Amino acid sequence: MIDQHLRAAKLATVLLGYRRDEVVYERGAPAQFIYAVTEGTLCRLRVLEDGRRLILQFLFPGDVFGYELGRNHRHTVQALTKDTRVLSVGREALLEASKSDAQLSHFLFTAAARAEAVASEHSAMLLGRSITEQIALFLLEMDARISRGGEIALPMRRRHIADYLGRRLESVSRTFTAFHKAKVIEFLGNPKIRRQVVIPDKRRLERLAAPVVGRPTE
Amino acid sequence: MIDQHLRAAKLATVLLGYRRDEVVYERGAPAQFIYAVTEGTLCRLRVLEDGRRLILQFLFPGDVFGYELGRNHRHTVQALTKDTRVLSVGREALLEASKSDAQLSHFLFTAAARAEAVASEHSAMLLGRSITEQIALFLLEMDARISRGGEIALPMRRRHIADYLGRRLESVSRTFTAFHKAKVIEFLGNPKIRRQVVIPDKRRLERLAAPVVGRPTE
DNA sequence: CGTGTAGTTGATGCTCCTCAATTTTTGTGG
DNA sequence: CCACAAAAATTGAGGAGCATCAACTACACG
Repeated sequence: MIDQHLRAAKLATVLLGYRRDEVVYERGAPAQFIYAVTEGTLCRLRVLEDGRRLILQFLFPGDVFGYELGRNHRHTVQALTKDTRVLSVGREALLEASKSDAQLSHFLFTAAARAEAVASEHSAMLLGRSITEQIALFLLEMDARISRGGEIALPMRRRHIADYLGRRLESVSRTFTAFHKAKVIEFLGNPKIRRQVVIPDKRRLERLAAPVVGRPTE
Repeated sequence: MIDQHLRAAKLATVLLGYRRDEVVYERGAPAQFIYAVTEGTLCRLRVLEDGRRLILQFLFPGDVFGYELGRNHRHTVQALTKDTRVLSVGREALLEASKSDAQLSHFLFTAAARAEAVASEHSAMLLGRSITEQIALFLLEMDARISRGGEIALPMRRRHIADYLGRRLESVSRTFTAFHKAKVIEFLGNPKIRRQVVIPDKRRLERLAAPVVGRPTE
């Protein structure tokens, strides 16, 4: 996808590899490259002074990240999985090329517009939601993005889910347990390994995600 | 800003006016135009089945909205102020022109990238924040965006602030009262009119926004 | 096989929501 | 400009939901 555009624009790319928890760049670092995920999962995050971590986005293959309006990166990006691969291209060269290459520029616009839509969806799963709704929405999002044959292999830990939803990890864990007991989700393989999820009845999860609090009298 | 680009691309624009609470477009409507605010304030929102409103963004002069990746608008946009003015341009024509006009395309990329940054900031003020932190962050954002001579004339009602922060309006009201009692904010003119805000000591508000929960022993 | 990390479960308390009443402000027509 | 009604904002009491602190279990990795 992106590499076609880059090749067409004769831009040099470098393929980078990261291990689990390895940092691609830190918040505040000069924005020298723009990246596209080719394999694995990463997250875009901010760390507050008191140690809290806010995860703003999970990045999956195809996602573009690292373009900034200013000189520096606004967030830290970190790999979640062992074998994460990322394609990088010089930011200055790319933005310069895009000024005369409408195709490329249009591609960048599309990537940014998609990133905006993703961020808006994230806000929508945070605004005024109970943790039950949040986890339901989260599972539906993961189902849409990374499920294969009805199975979701979650690449992130409970901790990351908590930081993504603005909750404590204990609360996330409790909600997973509650969903499992209510048979809203099932765990694959060893039932103690709870990173492989199946959703037997998506309708039910959707109802948990957007509860129509009985309005028969309204 | 935007009108220069539009004129350069020889695109026809229409200036529209809206009254308070008037809707520019509804979620689901075909995305026919792209808009830029020239005067007043609007908000981008979603309404859930159970009546909850989520406000995803406040739109001030200079902000661009209405571009979509799909065929339809994802959110409703509504005016907050009496005399709101908005510049509109045909979406198809604009996107078509941008495919061969790198300048225009680059402008669109910039607008989308800025929208993404705004949305990320919004997420960051939602993730794991207490209502005290949220209101402090909200006031700082409004100070940065619409203050004149140190005075902030809030164009939105408590209800909108609540929907923007995912809180109940009673909680928002209580926090404003608490800030006022603690002299973190002051109300201008008739002290009963609480839509004109002054921040006497910004440092103090910033500390409320990102509390460094004493780490002297860490 | 032992150690560190991830995840689960339990008890308790605080924040913020909920429901309700009251006050204040805004908008309208005389 | 004033009187009135409707809308917006404030305040209070009580309770639910989730955070917090803590203990424990299971798994991953050398």
